[in-house]
Amino acid sequence: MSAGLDLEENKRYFSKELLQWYQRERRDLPWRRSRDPYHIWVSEIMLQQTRVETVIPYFNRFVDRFPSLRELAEAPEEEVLKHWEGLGYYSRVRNLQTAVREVVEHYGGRVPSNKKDVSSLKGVGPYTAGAILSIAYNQSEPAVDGNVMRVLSRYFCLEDDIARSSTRISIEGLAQELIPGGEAADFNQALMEHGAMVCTPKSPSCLDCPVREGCLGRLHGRERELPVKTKAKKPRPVFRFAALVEGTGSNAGKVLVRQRPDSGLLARMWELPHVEVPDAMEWESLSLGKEYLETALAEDGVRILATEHAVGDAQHIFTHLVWNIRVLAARAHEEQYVEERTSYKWVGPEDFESYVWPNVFRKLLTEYFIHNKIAG
DNA sequence: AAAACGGGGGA
DNA sequence: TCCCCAGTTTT
Repeated sequence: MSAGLDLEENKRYFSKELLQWYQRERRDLPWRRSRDPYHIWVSEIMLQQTRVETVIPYFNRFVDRFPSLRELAEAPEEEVLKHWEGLGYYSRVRNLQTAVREVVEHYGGRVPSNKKDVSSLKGVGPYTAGAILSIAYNQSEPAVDGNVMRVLSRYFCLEDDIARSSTRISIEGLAQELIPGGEAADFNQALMEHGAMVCTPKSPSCLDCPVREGCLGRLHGRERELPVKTKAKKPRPVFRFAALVEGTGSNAGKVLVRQRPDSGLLARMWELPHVEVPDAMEWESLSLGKEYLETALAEDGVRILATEHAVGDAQHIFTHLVWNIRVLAARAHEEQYVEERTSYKWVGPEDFESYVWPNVFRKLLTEYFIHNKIAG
């Protein structure tokens, strides 16, 4: 076999060229200016399923307010959540705070530097464990995310379905082999940087690729078909009526809101009271919506009078479902007080910002308080 | 193995 | 529109 086509030699070519490319082209990102394992950790959690450009301002605000692991551990959960508002996947930050408290408690406030301990932390899975160990401690551990699976699938022309966990495990083995001695931190970031900047999901920039000469996917003309990935199912639509209940008397200028349950979707965040209806058909009937809303709130001990006047529609898209929300104007019965123990509260423009809202309700209420109207 | 879990931006 | 993003946890 000619030396130029030897697989092991191709691996060494890939690692060497990619590392050199990274050392020339690396972006100047906030978390790359820090050597603090806690900062690396925060960035990795934020970057899960979230683009770099989105994360940058959140990261800066977060480490500005919680500069060290201990300050995050001691902060009120509400304030931590507030700094995550709008980023999504809110369990990430609850788990992060749980985990830093664990680090203070069991590891003297230092982020563990071995696989077993770091992996045991809440919210730290195989990717994040590898990222912390390699980037913060320069250990030869793979950090395989979507970028890495795409890059290596193309370069080595691997046809395994990257949606399968067995594929991630085998790619971790390959990724580990590729790490040049003593260069885990830069090499792992090089792999991800390459996936983000050059070997992008659609229309990869092969002409600018530092390793194009050894890319087996490209040599086979398969670079646009790889990686193989089974399609996700479409999100399921659900239909809901929400009540915009305006307060009277001492509650004038305020709106009735409620806090979501401690677990599950959007846990402990605030929302307009709303109720799900069986299907799209029911959603067309405003009188049915009025009945549903009044009944549902009455079961929570909150008496309101809804109208058949829709003040706007909103949509909230999750990975697995879509909320279609029709907002009906409503008012409280006379003497409707909200008891302390319930999850309901009156909120005005003054204290709006001290609550944490899913995006859809943040937009709805901002419209209401600032422009005094809601548009679909 | 599959579903739950946000939100936004690029093509 | 569709894809997918520096994924993890729960079922």
